Amino acid sequence: MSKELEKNYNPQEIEGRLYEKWLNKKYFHAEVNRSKKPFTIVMPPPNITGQLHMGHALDNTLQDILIRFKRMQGYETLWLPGTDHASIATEAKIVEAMRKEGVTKEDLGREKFLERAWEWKKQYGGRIVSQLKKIGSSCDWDRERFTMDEGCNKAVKEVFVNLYNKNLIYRGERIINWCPKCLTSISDAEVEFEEQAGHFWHLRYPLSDGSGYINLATTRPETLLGDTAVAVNPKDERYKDMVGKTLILPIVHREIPIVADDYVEMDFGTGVVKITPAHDPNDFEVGLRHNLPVINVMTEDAKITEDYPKYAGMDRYEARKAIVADLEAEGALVKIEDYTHNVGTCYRCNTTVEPRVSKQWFVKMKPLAGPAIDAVKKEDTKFVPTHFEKTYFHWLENIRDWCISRQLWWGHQIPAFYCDDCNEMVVTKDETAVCPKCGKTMRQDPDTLDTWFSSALWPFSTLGWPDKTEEMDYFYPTNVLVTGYDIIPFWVMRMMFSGLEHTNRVPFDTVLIHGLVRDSQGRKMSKSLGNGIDPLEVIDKYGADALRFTLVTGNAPGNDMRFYWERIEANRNFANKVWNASRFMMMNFEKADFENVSLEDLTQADKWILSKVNTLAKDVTANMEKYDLGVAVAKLYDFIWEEFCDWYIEMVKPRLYNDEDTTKAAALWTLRTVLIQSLKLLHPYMPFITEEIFCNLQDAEESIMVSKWPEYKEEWNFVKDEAAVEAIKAAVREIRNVRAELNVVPSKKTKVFVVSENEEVMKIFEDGKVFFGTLGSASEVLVQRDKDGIEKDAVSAVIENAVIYIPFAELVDIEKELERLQKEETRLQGEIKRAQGMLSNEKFVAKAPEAKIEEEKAKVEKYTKMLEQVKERLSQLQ
RNA sequence: GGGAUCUUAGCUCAGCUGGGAGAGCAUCUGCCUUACAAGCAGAGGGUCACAGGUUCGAGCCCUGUAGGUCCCACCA
Repeated sequence: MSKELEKNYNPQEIEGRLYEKWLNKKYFHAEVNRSKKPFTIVMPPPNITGQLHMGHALDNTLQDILIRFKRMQGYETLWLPGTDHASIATEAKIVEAMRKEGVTKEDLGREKFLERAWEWKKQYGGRIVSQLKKIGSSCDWDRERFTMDEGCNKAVKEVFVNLYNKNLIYRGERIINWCPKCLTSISDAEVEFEEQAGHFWHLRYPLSDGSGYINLATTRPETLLGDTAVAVNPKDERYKDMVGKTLILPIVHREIPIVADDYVEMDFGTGVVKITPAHDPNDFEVGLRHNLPVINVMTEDAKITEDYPKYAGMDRYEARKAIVADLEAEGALVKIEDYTHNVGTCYRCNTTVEPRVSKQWFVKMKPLAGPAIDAVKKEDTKFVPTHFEKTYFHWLENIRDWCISRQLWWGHQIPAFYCDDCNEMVVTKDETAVCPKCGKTMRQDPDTLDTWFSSALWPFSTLGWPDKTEEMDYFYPTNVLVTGYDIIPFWVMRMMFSGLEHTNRVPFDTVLIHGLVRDSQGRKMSKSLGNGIDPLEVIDKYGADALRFTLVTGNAPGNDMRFYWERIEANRNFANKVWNASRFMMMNFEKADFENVSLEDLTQADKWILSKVNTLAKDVTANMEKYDLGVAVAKLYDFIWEEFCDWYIEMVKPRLYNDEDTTKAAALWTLRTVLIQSLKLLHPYMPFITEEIFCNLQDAEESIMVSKWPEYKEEWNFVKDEAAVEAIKAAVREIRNVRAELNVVPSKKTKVFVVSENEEVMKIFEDGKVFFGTLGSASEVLVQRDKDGIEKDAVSAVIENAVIYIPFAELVDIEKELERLQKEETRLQGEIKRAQGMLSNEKFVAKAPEAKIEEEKAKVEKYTKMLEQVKERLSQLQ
C-alpha cells in the first residue's frame, strides 16, 4: 500500500507539484453549506506595487495556518482575499511606469489612464497571487476582488451616499498636508518627518499704539504675509496687559490682534507665537477659536500669490530670503539662530509639505467612534493579544475628522456632482447628474477617495453587500482578521466603525495582531536600507515549510521577530527529520498488517507514545483555539523530535528487526498511528511535507488538508504506562550520563544492575530490560531486590525508587566516583532543604492550597529516600 | 509632550490564570549505532535591568528608576 519516499527531502521538488494538485481538486473552495459552521478570515490587501515581502508572508502564513486548522476541524472556510488598494503609491508607480514610455496621465485623459492602470494592476496583482501560492496559501484565489471592481464600487457609493444623507460626511475647509510637487493632499500618515537644520528668525512686531514691541521667533518667516494674529498664553503674566491690543505686522503693515490661547507654551522661546491660520495646522485651530481671518499667501505649487506683488511668483524659499532681507531693512529682524527641527516631507517625492487650506471631504468621526469603542469594550470583538486594544482605544478616543478626498485618478471617484453655473451640489449613486436647479449636466468631483475608505468596507463589500446575498448572510460577521499592529489605526479601526455603521454588526470577532519581521540587527526591513529578505529566496533555498515554521516559532503574538538564516536552517532540519523518520517507518510498513491490532496488543512503550500523542492533540488544539500558535508549534517540535524520534523509534527498533517478535505488529501499528496523528497536527504549519508523506502513507484519505483533525480519545489515555516509561527514560539517561562522564565508547557494552525493593518498580524495569540494551549500551540487565553479585566498586546512579549499578572494572576511578556522588548528595540536600523550608513555614501550611502542600511533602519523601541511597553508596566506597 | 511595549544563558527568543528557570543557535566532549552528520549521546553557561511593595510564595501582580524600541502629536 505504501510507496517509498525519495531518499532525500527535497522541498523544491514537492512543493510546486502539491500546490498544483490542491488547485485542481478545488480543495480551497468554500461554498455556502448551512450544515457547517463557517470560518472566515479577512485578508489584508498586499500592495502590488512591490515584491511580496516578509510582512505579506507572515500575514499569509498565519491566516493559512488558521484556515487549514479550521478546515480540518470541519468548518466551511473562506478567505476574503484582495490584491491591492488604490494607494497614492500605486498611482505613483503607474505614472512612473508610463513616463518611461513617454506618456503622462494628462496625455491619456482620465478614462484611458484608468484602463491602462487596470491592465497594469491585473498583471502585477497576478504576480503577487502566484507568489503567495508558493508559500502554500490555501486561498480560493478565484474569489479575488480588486478593491476597485464593480462590486466594490457599488458598496463605496452606497456608503458614501448613506453617510452623506446622515450628515456624517461633509465638505469643508480644512488645513491639510499638501505636496506642492505632487499637487495632491496627503494624509497625516503619509507625511514623513525628518530632522533638518534650519534657523530661528527672531522678529519684532511693534504695538499699534506705539507703546512698545513684542519679540517672537519663527522658522518660516515667509508665512508672515499670512499672519492674522499673535498669540500668548492666557496665564502668562508678562503679556497679560497686551492681550486685546493690536500690532502692526512688519512689511505688510496690517493691524493684527494679540490673542490669548492655551496652545502657546510659556516656557518656549519668548512665549509668543505668530498665528498664520492658512499655513499651519495648529494656527488654523487657534484661528477657528478666535475667529481669525484665513489668508492664503501661496499657490498650489507653493509660490507667493498675486496679492503680494513684490514677492508674487517667488517660490517659498526665494520668498523667504527676500522677506528676511526686507525685515532686516525695516529693523524688524532681531537675530538669526541655528535650529534643527522636524520638517514634514512627502513620503513619495520627499518635498517639504505645505500645510494648505482647501476644500476637502471629511467623515465626522465622533459619532462613528463611539460604537466602535463600545463593541470592543463589550468584547464583541477581541484583540489577541488583548493589550493592543489600548492602542485602538487611544486612537478612537482622540480621533479627528477623517479627510477622505485625494487628488488622484486611480481610486474611487467621489460620487458628488457640481453645477458650474449655479454652484448646486448633488451626491448620488448615479453615474451622471443633472442640476436640479438649472437642468445643466453636472461635473463630477475630480477627486478620489482615500484608499482606506474602500478597504474599510472589505469584510462585507467582498460578500456582495449592499445586495442581500446568501454569502453575506452565511459568512458575515467574519471570524478573524490577521494583521500587523502598524495597521490598527489605518484599517482595523476603520473596518470596525464601518461594519458597525453599515451592517450594525462588528465585522469580525477576533483581531489577531502580529509583530513585524525585522532583520538580524533588529532594523525594519526596508528598500532604502536594502536589508529586506525576499521570502521567495528563502523558499527557493529551504522550502516554504521551513519558512512558515520559522515565522511562527519562538515568538509570542504581537512581538516583533528578527530574521535569521540560522533559524530557517534549523527548521528545515526539523522538516528533514520528519522526512527521514517517515521514510524509516514506511520501509518497515511494507508487509505490515494494521487491521488485526487492538489496544490490548500494545506494549508499555506503545501505550506511552499513544497516550502522549493523544494529550498532544488536546493541547495543540487548545493552544490553536487561543491563537497561541508559537506554543502549539513548540509542543509539536518537541514531541516529534524528542519523544517520537529519539525515544520511541529507538525503543521499538529491536522489535522491528526481529520477525519472531510477537509484538512487532503492535509496534508497526503504533508507529503508523502516531505518525498520522503527528502529521495532521503539523499540517497547518508545514503543509507540503505533511501532504507528501501522508499521501504516500495511506489511501483512505485523499489529502491531508481535508482529513479529520485529531481529537482526544479517552481510550488512548494510559497514565500508568506513561509513568513507567518515564521511569525507564530516567534510568537510561542516568546510564548514558555516567558512561559519558567516564568516556566509555558506545561500542563497549556493560552489564547493568537495577536494584529496587519495590515490586511495581521491578516489574517496570523487567518489562523495559530491552531498552537498556539499545539505548544504554547494556550487554545484560539484571533487575534484583538486593546487591547480590554486584562488585563493590561498580559505578552507581540513584533514581527514584531504584539504584542502578554498572560494573566498569578497570575504568572506574574511585576518586571521580566519590566526587560525582558527593555532587549528587549536595543537590539532593538542597532540594530537601527547599521543600522542608516551605513545609516548616506555618503560614505556608496555613494558606497554601492543599494540593501544593501534598506535592511538597511527596518531594521530601522522595528525595530523602534517594539521599539515603547516595549516602549508603558513599560509605561503601570510602 | 501623550500612549504602548520590551529588558530572562554568549546570540535570538519562549515562559499560558503567581507554586522548583526553558528552547534553538553558538561553545565544549564522545560517537559515521544499518531513517537522518541537515544526525546521535552528554556537558558547561542565568542576582530573570535596578529599587521598593503586595503575598505563605514573584521572572510573572503593583509603584518608582534607568536604558532600548514603536506609534501618535509636534514647539512657533
